[in-house]
Amino acid sequence: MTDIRLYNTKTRTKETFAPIDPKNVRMYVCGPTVYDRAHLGNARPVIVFDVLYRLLRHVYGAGHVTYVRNFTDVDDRINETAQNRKAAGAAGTLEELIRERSNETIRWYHDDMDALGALRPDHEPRATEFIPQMVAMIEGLIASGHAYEKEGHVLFRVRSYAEYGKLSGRSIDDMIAGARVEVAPFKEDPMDFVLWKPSDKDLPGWDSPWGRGRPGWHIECSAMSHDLLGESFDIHAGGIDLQFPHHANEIAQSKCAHPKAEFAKVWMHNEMLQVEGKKMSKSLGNFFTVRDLLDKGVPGEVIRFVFLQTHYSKPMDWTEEKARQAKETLWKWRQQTSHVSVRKRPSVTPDSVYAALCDDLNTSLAISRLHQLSAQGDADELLASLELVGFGEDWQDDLRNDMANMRVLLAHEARFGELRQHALASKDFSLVDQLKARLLAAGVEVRMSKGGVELVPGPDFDPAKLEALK
RNA sequence: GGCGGGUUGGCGGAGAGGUUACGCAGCGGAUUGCAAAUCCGUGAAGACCGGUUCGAUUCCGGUACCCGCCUCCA
Repeated sequence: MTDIRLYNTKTRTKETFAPIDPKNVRMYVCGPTVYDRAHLGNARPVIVFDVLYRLLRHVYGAGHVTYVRNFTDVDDRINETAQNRKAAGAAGTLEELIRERSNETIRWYHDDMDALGALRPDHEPRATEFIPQMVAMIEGLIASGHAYEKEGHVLFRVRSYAEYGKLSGRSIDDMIAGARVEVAPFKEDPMDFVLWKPSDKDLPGWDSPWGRGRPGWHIECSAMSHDLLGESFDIHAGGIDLQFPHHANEIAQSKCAHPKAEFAKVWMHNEMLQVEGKKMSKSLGNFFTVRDLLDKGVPGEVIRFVFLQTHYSKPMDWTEEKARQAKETLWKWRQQTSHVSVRKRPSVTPDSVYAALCDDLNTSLAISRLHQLSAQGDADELLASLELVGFGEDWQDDLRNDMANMRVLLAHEARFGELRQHALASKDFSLVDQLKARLLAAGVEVRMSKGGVELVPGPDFDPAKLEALK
């Protein structure tokens, strides 16, 4: 079997992947802060590392991969929504309303990411359910001199960890020279970051040796990954914007808390998303969520396809044109594989697509190889390969659901064929052309030949428009 | 100021030191009542300037432009 090679941000090289324990390959991906709908950029790590998860399951077996992706549900924006709802007269305590908001957002997240064809991780820990582990880790860091308490805050002492910032190639002094760090009187060093901070009386908080408070952002991931995956695990991934400070701080915390362990062996970072050539932002008016696209009628698999067309390490541009092309390509492949019965699906994925994925998740190359399989007319292999990258799993169901529509279409086909036979004799095609135009408008492909006519639903097939033809 | 990513044919987007990427669009043809779909064929590239080399779009150096991070934003 081909080796999997992955670009490791930590070593700045592409390395052959060798799991610590092939019976339990472990990966951790930084998940969302659940304060609102996921925007399109949030979908990129989900899709990219879903492909990695699928690849690892393919190679090591579905039961031998553990994928953890957290939910950060300690956040001021969540609190704010809850407070606003309470002020507007919503029933329940503030704590209940906060929990409700998180639950609601998590539900949305699941709905949206499911629609993109992303498998659910094996564990989706919520920060609020791991507070004791965080407290324990912080206590350990204080005991070993890597952290200190000041005015109800606990801060990590960055000068106590010589390799601080190495992941992103920064030195502490470089960063201070950048001079955009928060200066707080209780910090020994401007780069020291918060592990624990006090909480206002009217905001959620947890009892701790340092008083009632809440955890800093970075300690969450360190505590949860440790609890669910252990001191050392194989892959830690996330967006490149998290490389600093989030991942730098995670490394500092975890390495200092467990000095003998390696923590994450491989660090992977996906590049950012742009929209029509520009950064997605509310001020530019090009900000939208995954749900916005789904509601506009862009299928999740189309979004997935567009994302996978660009290698994860490169900036990716979302455009309408790409979505349009993706839709047509997927439709073509769906048609091409429609006759492949479930039982005949091959279990072994063809080398070409698999090999592309093994080369640092080269999904772009994988897609071009799917095109090749399509051109060769190898429907079995095409479908098997599609499933490896997360497409086509529900296509058979779709086609079954379409049976009712197919019957309607067949009726039209018979009538249309008859009409055309007469037209061929009379040379008057006006009625035929009229009907054809309407069929096309309903998204039906009209195929005519000497043998007769065939009506096939196209990518934009709309049965409702067909009804009007009666 | 520091750190990092990008620049490939009309558009999207890969690999490889020398040989066709691939897809979309275009063009020519087959097919068609006309189309669509399909099939066959085909032109077109690597920001700029140097260097290494028999040979670079691919390696090295520099320049330009775009983007991100250094502000709990994936």
